[in-house]
Amino acid sequence: MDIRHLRYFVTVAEHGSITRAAEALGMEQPPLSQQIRQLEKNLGVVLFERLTRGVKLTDIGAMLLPRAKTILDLQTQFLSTAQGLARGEMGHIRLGLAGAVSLLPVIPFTIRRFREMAPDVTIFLEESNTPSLCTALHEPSVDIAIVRPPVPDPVRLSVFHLLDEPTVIALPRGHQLADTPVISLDMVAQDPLIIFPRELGPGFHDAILSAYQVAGVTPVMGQQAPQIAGTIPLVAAGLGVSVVPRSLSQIHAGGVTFHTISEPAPRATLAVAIRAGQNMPLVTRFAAVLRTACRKWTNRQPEQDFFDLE
Amino acid sequence: MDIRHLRYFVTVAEHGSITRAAEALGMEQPPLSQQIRQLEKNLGVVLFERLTRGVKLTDIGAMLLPRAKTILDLQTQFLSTAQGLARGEMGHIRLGLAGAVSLLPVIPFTIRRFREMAPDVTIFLEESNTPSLCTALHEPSVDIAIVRPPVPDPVRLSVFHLLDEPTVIALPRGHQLADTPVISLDMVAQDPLIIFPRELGPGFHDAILSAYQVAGVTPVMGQQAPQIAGTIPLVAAGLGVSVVPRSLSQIHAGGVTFHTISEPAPRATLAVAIRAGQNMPLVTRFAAVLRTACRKWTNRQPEQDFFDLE
DNA sequence: TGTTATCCATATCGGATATATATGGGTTAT
DNA sequence: ATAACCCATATATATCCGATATGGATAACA
Repeated sequence: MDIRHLRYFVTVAEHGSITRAAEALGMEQPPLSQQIRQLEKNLGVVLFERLTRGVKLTDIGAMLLPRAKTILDLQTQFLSTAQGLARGEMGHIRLGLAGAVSLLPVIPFTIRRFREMAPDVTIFLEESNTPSLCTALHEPSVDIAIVRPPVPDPVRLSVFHLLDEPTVIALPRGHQLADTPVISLDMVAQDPLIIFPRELGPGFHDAILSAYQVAGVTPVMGQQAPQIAGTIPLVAAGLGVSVVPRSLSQIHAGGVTFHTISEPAPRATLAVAIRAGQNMPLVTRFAAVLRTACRKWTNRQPEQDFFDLE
Repeated sequence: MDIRHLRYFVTVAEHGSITRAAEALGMEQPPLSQQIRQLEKNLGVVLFERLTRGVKLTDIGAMLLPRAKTILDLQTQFLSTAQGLARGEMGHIRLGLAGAVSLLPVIPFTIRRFREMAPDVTIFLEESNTPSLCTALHEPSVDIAIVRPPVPDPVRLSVFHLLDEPTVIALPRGHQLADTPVISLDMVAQDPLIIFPRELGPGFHDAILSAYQVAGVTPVMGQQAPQIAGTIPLVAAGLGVSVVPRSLSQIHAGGVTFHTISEPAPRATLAVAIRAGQNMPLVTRFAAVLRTACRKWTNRQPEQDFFDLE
């Protein structure tokens, strides 16, 4: 028995006639008669009572009919699910976010847009740091990750640039430069620099330190923060200053002020990483949406209005 | 796509190898490769990633696998259900019982026995009268009915005799014959006869009246009872006497006494009726069980001990 | 590093089976 | 009584599944 027989069974039952069911199925009557008869033989039950005018379900046939319909429905669902998966319209995505990425409005905005475009897609979020996310991609415990380049082992991953976010200097309340809107790195070289461990984001970490270097100063290394966004509370506590992506200026903690950095200024680069050879349409589609969204915002508002969406 | 493809898909996924799946399926490797490839083409998705050592499910394949298993399980259930129905082991029976039939112990006993023999069978009970049950058989709202013959329109029904139950005379408390164990109909001919409407059971109704006729007397017709068992309360109320199946002597209502009837005595005949041409194994099987059970008890205890079961 | 083994893919052939055409039998409707 | 309708049977054709033979690529092994 296969699904075709079930389709014949249901169609004949619904039409009450083999002849009319046959034309509904786009076939002739004799083969349909044969197939029904063969199905009955295989099942060992009589499904239809043959009348002179059409056929009628037997009691057994009536009991089996709903089950056959269920199987047919499931098969239809199976096919549509497969096509939905093929078009990237359903399924689930495990999205990894590097430190403080979720504070950059374009990211949650894109996630929301994608959810509207593909309502049947479930998105699981996971916040971590860049190296962990890369291993998570390999495990694989995430399917796509927004990371701060560079990524280790780029051969097995496909990495696409997303955007370069300006950075700002975070000063504690009462700092002597708190009222100066634009300051340079050498002006805060004597203040202890609160920074996250290099392991959590080597690229961004190095970008900050090399910017100091280009400015011709060496920062006084302050306390380490547990993560990128974790530097803000430490600055608020007066332990030093910090250089953070501008999106972190959303955090209004304890009178911390954020100041544009005059050149040379580090930039926080974001990239999207997926497994190389990833053939899951959902993932590639999400990555594409992410890239176009980021490109759009980068072009539209190069520096100011970075957070105004829509 | 048909079920065979799903079976191949699941088997290959479980073995992680087309070659080993092929031998598990009792076929060769090349056709299995082709079928998997064809399934992928039809679905429009790639289910497996071909490695140099076996194959591995793609993400899409992993999402579709449980659905495929579900369909396979349902198909298995479908087949086993059909075979169960063919053997009369599952499904449901709608059993109609004529008036006061349920008081005859052999009936509930048989139902209980049948439930033990076929635990998966659900039995729906419906109490009504013989003519209604016959129309219910045609609707069909019941599948099998225990009726009091004769049945109208016997051509479209198959009716099998079950048993002839003796009848007894029910006398109210304080009746002058209350202490006489055996009485004849002519002894109560002057007492108003409480009887049910003829429409509710023409056969039994006629049997009672013809017994009076054979005895050479004409009963004084008393009040009509709403149903066969409903005569007892009226007798208890002193409105007259009644002739009822002996099984009704189980009803101990208001000092009513039951007395064996000396010949000529009417007998309450029971029969089982099913739709003619009924090919539902459950129903025919239940009817067969019913007939053998009734025959057994009739032979074993022709008159006395009629209610002692087992 | 060369050799073997393993596994998947392709090509071709044989056989089974589904479908179409033609036809018969039986009942209902006109 | 004739025509129409519907299911069943018979035969032929076409499709498709599966088996055998073979090639290609990579991994295991000597």
